[in-house]
Amino acid sequence: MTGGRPRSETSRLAILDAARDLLLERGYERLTIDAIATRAGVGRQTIYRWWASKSAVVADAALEGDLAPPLVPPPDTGDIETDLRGWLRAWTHRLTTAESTGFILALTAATADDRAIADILYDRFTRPHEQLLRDRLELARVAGQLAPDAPVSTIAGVLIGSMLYRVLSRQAPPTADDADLVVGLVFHGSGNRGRRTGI
Amino acid sequence: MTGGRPRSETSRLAILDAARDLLLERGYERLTIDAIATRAGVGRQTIYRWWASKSAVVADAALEGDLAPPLVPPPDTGDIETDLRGWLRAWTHRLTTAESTGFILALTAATADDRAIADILYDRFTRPHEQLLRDRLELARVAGQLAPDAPVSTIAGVLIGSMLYRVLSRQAPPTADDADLVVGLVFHGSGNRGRRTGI
Amino acid sequence: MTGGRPRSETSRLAILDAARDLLLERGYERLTIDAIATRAGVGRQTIYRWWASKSAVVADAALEGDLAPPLVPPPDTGDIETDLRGWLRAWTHRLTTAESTGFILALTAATADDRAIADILYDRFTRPHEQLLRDRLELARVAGQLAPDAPVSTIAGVLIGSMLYRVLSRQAPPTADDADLVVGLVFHGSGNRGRRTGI
Amino acid sequence: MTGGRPRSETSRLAILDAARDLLLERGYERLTIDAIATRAGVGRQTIYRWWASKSAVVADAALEGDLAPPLVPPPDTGDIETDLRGWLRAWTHRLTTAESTGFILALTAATADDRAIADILYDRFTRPHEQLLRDRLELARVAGQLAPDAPVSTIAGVLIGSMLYRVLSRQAPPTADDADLVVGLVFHGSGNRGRRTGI
DNA sequence: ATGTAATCGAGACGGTACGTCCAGTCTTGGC
DNA sequence: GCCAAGACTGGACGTACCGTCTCGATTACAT
Repeated sequence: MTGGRPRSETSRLAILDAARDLLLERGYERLTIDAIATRAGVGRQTIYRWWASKSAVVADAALEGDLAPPLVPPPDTGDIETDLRGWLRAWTHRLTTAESTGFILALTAATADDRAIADILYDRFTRPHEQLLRDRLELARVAGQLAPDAPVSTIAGVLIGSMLYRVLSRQAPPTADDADLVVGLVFHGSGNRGRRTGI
Repeated sequence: MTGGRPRSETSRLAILDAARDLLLERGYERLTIDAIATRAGVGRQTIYRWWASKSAVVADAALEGDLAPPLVPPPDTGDIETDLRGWLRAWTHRLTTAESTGFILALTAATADDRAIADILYDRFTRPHEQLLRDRLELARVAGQLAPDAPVSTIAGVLIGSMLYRVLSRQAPPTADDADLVVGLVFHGSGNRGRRTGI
Repeated sequence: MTGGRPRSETSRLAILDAARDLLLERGYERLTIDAIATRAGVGRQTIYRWWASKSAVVADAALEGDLAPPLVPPPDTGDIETDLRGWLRAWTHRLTTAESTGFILALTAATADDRAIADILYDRFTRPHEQLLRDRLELARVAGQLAPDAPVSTIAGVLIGSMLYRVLSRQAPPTADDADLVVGLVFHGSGNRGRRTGI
Repeated sequence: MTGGRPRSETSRLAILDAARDLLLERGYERLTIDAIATRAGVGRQTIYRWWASKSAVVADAALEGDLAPPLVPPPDTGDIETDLRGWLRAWTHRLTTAESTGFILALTAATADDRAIADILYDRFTRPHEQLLRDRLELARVAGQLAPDAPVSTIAGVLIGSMLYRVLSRQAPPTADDADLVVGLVFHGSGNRGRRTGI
């Protein structure tokens, strides 16, 4: 026999919605399963039936809700620096809304709490953006706009990591200028060799 | 009034020790005031008397226990790139021990939980290292080893943020090679224009 | 309309059997519909379709399972006291097996829980035995072995109630001697007047 | 060290009061620890700290609340039958109030649920009344008002058990007439010997 | 033979209560 | 006045069952 009432899609969505809303309202630490169930109009057991922990619900809510910044590939105008500058400015701008900041802080708490959640979130939330950057950078490298041995992965990680670090430290959030500076840095460096040559 | 029994330094230290040990054993999420009090052989009230919240105890424990990586200024051999390469390698190495990783994850959770704690931790734990970097970079800039308009603060943030990002994402932890690559990047960039022009 | 699948007798019996077994194993308080359904290999709804409550299932299980002591009429040898003495000894003996004791305790809990169940159980379980006693006593009264105004119903109630009280109090269970004493008491009383007068 | 806040007598009494009230309102089966705690204005843990189970709270509530019929010794006018008749009438009358009936049903459910509770309740609630009866009966026996070999304990048990049985069966509750009949029965019996002698 | 209708096992649903854990507060006696 | 101890109210935890509600799969009777 394979009988049994099928899982309610309505409840599933209500739970993820409630989790997302409460996450933004209260933060990860003060989010409770009780509150999610109540807000979703759902029995607590229905949450425990399908998710193993608070962090698992949060991860799912992050992936299915519209919390993640949309995956926008960097443009390809032929000028890699301009393309990335524009992309990182936009990406940074999206991170620094109050909503996104709260969301990132919450997800980072979930990540610290549970290794498996960390993997899911990285795989589905952070890595795709890094991959887009890598792809664009690889194109540029092949096109000769980057040094042939340019460390494409490292560059992508530096661009994203630097901005996220500014958000997570909860000090001055990163601005468009910061994005420009970092892009300039990874393309041109800060050494004085070039100028010396110029003399 | 000045009378009364003075605060017990023994208890204070026992609390911070217990907090630090439990933080590393269980992580921030599963750390309880009860457990700290019991392990420290202390009444719960003694904790509440002196700290406002779990995150406050954790912040203090982080600062007073030997959890923070020691503040080691970058050497000044005259060669800024070599100096920073060595410094960032060592700093990265210290971050990637099991103990430090657990500690950083726990502190990040505390940071996500409470803005005030975030400020304290940043001020007392992360910023001093950034400041050391900034100071060394400024010396190099003045000495003409960096471009006159090199964004010293941004460079320091990129170096530290890139490495911390790798730890917080709980994917591949940063290695000495990663440190080298990032240092290379911020000094030389990855663009091909300079070389072409140089020919 | 007469269509539709007929009620499954197999399931009905499996439910009553499971209820009876679990009742004896766990007692009324710790008996659950879930456990009955699982043990009977039956959907929970099949129980709710045919019984209104836990106590209703228990009552049915009591009546259809072989839990009730068999209805054995007192013999009629012409000597009412000997007949009742034997009957009450046997009845008491049956009550004091571990199985019967558990059963009576469980039914009493069901009785305390639900007035309707109390009525059913009294009507179908206790009263028939009382009725047998009343009938035998009435025969004896008419035959002149009892006082013409002997309170036949009261006597039956006293015989049964005294023994059940001993079971329900869960202290020393009633013995054959107790049965004898009670029978002696209701026939001869304990006053000294009669003997004195008789001299 | 012997420190620690002492147990709150206020809370203890509030719990027992609430348990008693709810017991009478809802019956044992539908009584919950949650409801007791809420009504008593007490944390649930405070109940679990001091009592092991619902039945234990109920037993305590029974003993400390004014639920138990007061212990009134039978008078000693020299006429044992009259004395007991009056006593049993009064005792029966007290049992048959709505409050007492609910209380007895609830206690019986608790008794069926837990052997230890059964012992406590019998020892502290039922036995004292039986003991009063036994004492009075023993006086009468020594005074020659009962047969020298009258089974004093059995008589006490019969008087009490017969009346309680009527309450527990939830059919016709016992009346003053019933009390009279039972007292008459245990003193004079129902046999026809006496009358035969009279012929 | 083919609906039509009520049953069946299974199992998810919204809930209630459980008994435990911990938070943060309060109240002792002892130092 | 601080301290260890430990009881207090409150509230979330994760589990067990409640009684209800679908499912797909029987299983009868009436066409």
